Amino acid sequence: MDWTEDRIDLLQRLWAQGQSASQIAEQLGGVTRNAVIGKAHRLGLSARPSPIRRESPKPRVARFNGNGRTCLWPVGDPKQPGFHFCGEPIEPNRPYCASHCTVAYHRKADAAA
DNA sequence: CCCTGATTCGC
DNA sequence: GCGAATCAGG
Repeated sequence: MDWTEDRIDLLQRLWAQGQSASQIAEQLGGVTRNAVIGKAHRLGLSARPSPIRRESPKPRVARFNGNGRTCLWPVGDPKQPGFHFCGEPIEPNRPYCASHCTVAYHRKADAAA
């Protein structure tokens, strides 16, 4: 298949419409999604979704516990999107902030042993 | 395992 | 310049 102005126009049009490369390739016909992506990339398009990198620069772990300086009191439901950790400064040697330490370690004083 | 796009590589 | 191949992420 030769990339005529017509085809390039269609490619850009569909791409701009937000359709996936596979869809565009399918509608163009005779081209694979790779061809579409490759052409789109050469045209200067792409870069909509998938901000991938050729490496794994994701050493984003250990932020609240190995660190040992922020309160890791779970707030909300871990299954819920809004779930987070308290994050406030903790008491020395404790995993939680002062207030959450109180909650964490509070036993019922009257709860007989 | 499916999908997505990005980048790389050879023609 | 082209597209397959490979890589990387959801």
